[in-house]
Amino acid sequence: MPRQHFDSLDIKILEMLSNNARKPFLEIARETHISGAAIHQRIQKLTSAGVILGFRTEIDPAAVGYQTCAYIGFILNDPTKFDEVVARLREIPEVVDCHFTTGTYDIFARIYARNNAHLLEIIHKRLSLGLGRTETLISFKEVFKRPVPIVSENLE
Amino acid sequence: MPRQHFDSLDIKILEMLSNNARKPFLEIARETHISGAAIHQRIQKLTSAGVILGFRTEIDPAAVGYQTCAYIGFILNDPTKFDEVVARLREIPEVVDCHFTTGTYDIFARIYARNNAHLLEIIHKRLSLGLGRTETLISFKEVFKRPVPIVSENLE
DNA sequence: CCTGAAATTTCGAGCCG
DNA sequence: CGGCTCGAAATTTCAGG
Repeated sequence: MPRQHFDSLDIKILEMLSNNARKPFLEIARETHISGAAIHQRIQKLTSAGVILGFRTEIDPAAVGYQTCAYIGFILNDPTKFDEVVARLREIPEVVDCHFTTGTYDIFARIYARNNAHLLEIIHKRLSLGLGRTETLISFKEVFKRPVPIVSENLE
Repeated sequence: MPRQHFDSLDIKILEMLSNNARKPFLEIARETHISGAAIHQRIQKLTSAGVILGFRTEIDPAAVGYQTCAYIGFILNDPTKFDEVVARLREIPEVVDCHFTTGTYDIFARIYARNNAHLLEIIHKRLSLGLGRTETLISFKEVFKRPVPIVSENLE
């Protein structure tokens, strides 16, 4: 959704919820001197407006059996085949995101696999589409990860 | 954290919570024929074990003023300077993640900026470290994004 | 893993600008 | 009408077993 009319209360709610989706609404209410029900209503509105896309639980991939994380860049032969590649990527549950990009690659995706052999298997058996070629960047380590900052100046 | 001893209840909880961090514990309880308090205890244990890393609210970046998303790959002159680059990246709040990679780049990061001019400003003013060179891939569109699948077979 | 109680979330009704 | 408060029912959280 494009930008909406936010007031400073919306900003505070988004800031507080960003890092902790289960932060008690009454805590937010006390910090903003407003009723818990009003906070609840604001959050519903932000959700139905598409500003809040969802509440996700971040799970350690290694703890659930994914030792390998990789980026895959696609260089397409035929630049009209984006949708075909995306359809194939959607069918592979280990692919967690997919972007259309400019620069070295046309499509750029991220994938989790059980191990390097599993990654290779996915690339060879499920990503050899005959539509172009791929390059793989394996991640040794995710050094940090954090949400986008909520900055009220961005909205003025 | 490395892999733990999960039972099928843990798996179910992680599956259900993954897409909806605010799913009522009592709903999970009813679907698993167990008390709400027991679900609560399991979730606490999964959190303190580092399996659950946190509960995040996913916010549409465009709605809070970020029109540009980009990947930045670093090719370092001196491969021992990883930590120095990471320290600089951490100071830039618009940088949302950072990986050590093998392949074309040594370090690979993702960044959100207000617009292309803002992205260029960050790259020129804050990422010209004299430690190597960078390549930028701009994302036109995030086609999809989803959590890693929780698959019990991965844990056997 | 359960019970039970206090705090919190959720939702409908009503109030006020 | 839109945004808030109040109050009741459902849920979360925590202590104790």
